Amino acid sequence: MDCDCEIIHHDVVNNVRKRILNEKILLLMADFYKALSDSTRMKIIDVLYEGELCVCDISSLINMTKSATSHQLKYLKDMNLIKSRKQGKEVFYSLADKHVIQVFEISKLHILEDRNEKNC
Amino acid sequence: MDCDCEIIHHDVVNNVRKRILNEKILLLMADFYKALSDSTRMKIIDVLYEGELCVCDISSLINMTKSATSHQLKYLKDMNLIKSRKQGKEVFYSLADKHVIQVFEISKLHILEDRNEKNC
DNA sequence: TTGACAGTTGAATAGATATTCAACTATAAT
DNA sequence: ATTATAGTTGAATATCTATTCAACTGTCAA
Repeated sequence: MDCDCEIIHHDVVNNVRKRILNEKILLLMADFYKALSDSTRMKIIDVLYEGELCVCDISSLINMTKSATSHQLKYLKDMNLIKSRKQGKEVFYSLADKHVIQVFEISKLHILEDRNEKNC
Repeated sequence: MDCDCEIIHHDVVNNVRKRILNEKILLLMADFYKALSDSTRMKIIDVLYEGELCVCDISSLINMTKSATSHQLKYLKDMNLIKSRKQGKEVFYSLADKHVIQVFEISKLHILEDRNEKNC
């Protein structure tokens, strides 16, 4: 697990080391992305983009079983990316905050520009 | 893999279905996040934040072996998140485009605001 | 041309994770 | 009360993936 080589450019490395982010923060950031790194969860974010939906509607839209959908909804909720509201037998899910939307938009741009550059 | 329940709110679902993103795009977006969803790769993005670095310097900064670092650098390069430049024996890596920086900043805000709300 | 160093690579392994399945709770309707 | 429906949950499994290891390439210097 330890580094197996020597630092080559000491001055550059020392400068970088000064402003490196806290390891715990970087871990939480990676976890934030992990929540978005699965296509099922990405589809869920997409269908919730303009408003709340119940579990059955989400399942139908993304074409997954209720169980699989519910597992991923729990994951997204635990990660604070979506929130829920219970009404009778149904549970409505919606996006939690503006960061989710912002990040979604940027990654969409990233993908689309990439495809344009490659003409595909 | 198929949905095991009925659509409950047909009008809402039909509206959502009209503007759902292409499945292929959503998959590519998820892959973009997957590239950022690992703490080692997140550390690499972090150390490259202000400029290019060679593999040994990166390895030292993130405290991983050259081999493990190189594998992850290849992953990030294949995903178009970083680019490389060879000079003599050394290979210098740097961030590929503004989207990486933008997304990095937003997720950092997301994590920091979250921590503030919970006082931790 | 030999040795040393920077970096890459493929296979193997150990650990993580998405989906399935079956059983479960909670609410509403008859 | 009973039944049906919406949703949740835990365990199991099959797949994926990060790191290690050893062998490799390419470049420079002596």
